[in-house]
Amino acid sequence: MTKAQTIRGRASGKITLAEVAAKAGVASMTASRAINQPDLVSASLRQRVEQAVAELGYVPNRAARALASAQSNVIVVLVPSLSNAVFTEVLAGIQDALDADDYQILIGNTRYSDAEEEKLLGIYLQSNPDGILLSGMSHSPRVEQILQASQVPIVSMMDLAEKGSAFTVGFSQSQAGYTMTRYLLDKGHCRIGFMGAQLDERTLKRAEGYRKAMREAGMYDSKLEVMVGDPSTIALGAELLGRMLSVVPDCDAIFCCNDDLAHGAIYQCQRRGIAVPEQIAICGFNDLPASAWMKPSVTTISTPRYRVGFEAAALLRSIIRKETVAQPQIDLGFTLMARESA
Amino acid sequence: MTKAQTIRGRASGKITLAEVAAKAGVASMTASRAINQPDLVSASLRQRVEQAVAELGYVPNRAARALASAQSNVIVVLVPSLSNAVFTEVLAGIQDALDADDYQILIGNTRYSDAEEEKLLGIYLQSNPDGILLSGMSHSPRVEQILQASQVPIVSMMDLAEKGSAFTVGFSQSQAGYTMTRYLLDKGHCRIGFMGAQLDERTLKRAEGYRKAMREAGMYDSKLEVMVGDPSTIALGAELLGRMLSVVPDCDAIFCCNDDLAHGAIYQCQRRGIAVPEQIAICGFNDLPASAWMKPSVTTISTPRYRVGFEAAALLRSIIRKETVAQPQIDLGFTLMARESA
DNA sequence: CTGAAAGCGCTTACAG
DNA sequence: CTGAAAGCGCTTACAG
Repeated sequence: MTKAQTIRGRASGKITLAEVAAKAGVASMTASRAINQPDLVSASLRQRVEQAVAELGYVPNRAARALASAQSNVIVVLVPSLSNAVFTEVLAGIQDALDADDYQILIGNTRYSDAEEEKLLGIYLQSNPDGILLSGMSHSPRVEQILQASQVPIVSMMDLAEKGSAFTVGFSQSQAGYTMTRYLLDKGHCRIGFMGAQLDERTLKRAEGYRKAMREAGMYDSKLEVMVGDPSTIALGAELLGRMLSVVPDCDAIFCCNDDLAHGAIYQCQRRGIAVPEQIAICGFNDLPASAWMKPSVTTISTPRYRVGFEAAALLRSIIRKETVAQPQIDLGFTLMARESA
Repeated sequence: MTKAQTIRGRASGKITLAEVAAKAGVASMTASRAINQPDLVSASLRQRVEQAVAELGYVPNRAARALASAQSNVIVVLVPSLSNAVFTEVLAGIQDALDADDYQILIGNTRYSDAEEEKLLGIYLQSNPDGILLSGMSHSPRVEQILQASQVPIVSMMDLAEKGSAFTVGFSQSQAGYTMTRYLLDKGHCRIGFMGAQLDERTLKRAEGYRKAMREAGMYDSKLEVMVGDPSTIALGAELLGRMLSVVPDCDAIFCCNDDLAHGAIYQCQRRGIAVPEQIAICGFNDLPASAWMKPSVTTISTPRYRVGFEAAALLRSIIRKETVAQPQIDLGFTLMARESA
């Protein structure tokens, strides 16, 4: 019962499988089997090993396992933001989908930066991941090349591939932008502004949909677009409302590229005594919780972000397991929520 | 120039250090040094290795390195939620603090569950992390025991240790609860309700502070406490406002345990035609962005969550590097933001 | 159902 | 400044 604390050269000092095996009176590889494939081992042996594991407080060394098996059981997820509720819900979906599996999920925050995406990928690829979940379709050439060279299965989230065999789970951002703009046009608005921030690919796609609808209606006017690269915040929405109204005072509706901006714009209207939607209609995108509760409640596009994460993770798992997948592209759609603000 | 695609037994098929070394005409360990400790190697040799790395597209195998060096360069972060803006900002602080280092950050979402925390810890400990960043001070006995056995350095975030040598970075949750309640008392409110959800340890500590202040003022009444275990949402805040008013119709102020609840309560008041703060004062906790912009703007406690993450990560790094740390407990304080709603 | 041997891809002492 | 050898803690074929 004396703890043999012999310093064994470069050993980590942690309990190893070999020690568990010794205690259970079996070979290491048998102990390994008892732990990882208990069905292939006799009951009594399994029990002896389990007891040794418990008594010794054995914790498997994941690095050793990964090295020996050439399998990391790691899945990398890259999102552009962790402060954006949209992506935290995507993550929740991913975690739920993979909950029963033994995957270790590596979450990387690219902060909407190509350089950061490249850096994170370089680091995470060192872990030899089984699969990668990416946000968006468009990446820097360097990232595309790294990805290509890595041979790791990839599923892209949040939009739809226009064509090809790439795996994607999401919905059409440009369609959604078009739908919202058509809604405003149908309500009789003529001078519909578009307010965009961050200018990531999703915002740009929504703007495309907006332009298409405006052009079709013969209402397009580039002055109606207020676009800035800053991160989307309530404060920015408030500021951009002012900018929009000073550029196009006759603006009678604003399509904000997301709810944060829309909330800020509405609060600003309240401060300035501008009636929403009577004097100006304002709508957003994503349907964050506050949109249903605010006064006025906010017309917006409800997006299936939790399901995007869930389905993308499920698809990736199928690919990793080399199961046949029904379709490489999964369109989860979106829903226009018509409320008080527009 | 022909690719030797010989199947080499159990090899992973990836480029190895040995291949880089061969191409550069050096020994593997010299190639290793050229990559990891370039200063210890001659310029020409370094250049040859760098070129071989580039030409071959070599990606180091992290598992092999971890196994050989008994060092993972992994830091585990456990937060109770990823949908709560408070913790995503803590994460942002952590990432920024560790940005220059080569740490791989493993983010675990315990979902406010002890069982989940235990499970995640079990999995993450297999990666032999250099350090762990934990949310809160209170954990299940099993978790405490696992942590103890692991010998891994730990820093706890979001609150302050009452005593002892545990490393903590945060602010006093109970103090903050006390301060907010005192503020309402000083404003002349007598029937101050406390609205709590989730009932995690931070909410409970804030409630303690509330009770202390109420008792000191001789105003305590258990009927004024509405506490539910559900997750905090705007919708729940709206619902709990109704519950509060039906139990204590003479309630003249409500201290919500967080801003989500406060926002919901205020929206509900607007729907019911109850004037805030004239008929009832409402305040929150955390100072989320919307609180400054809503109408009425929301009185709340501003919490240094980004800095909590940043300082906790910096402290952990110091501990890992065995640097002497000035103090094990870092109090980052909080600020009462007096606004329109209370 | 169980095991002896080899090997995964690195890094660590230790030499020279 | 550079290198031959051993070893980190597992798992994979392959036997029996």
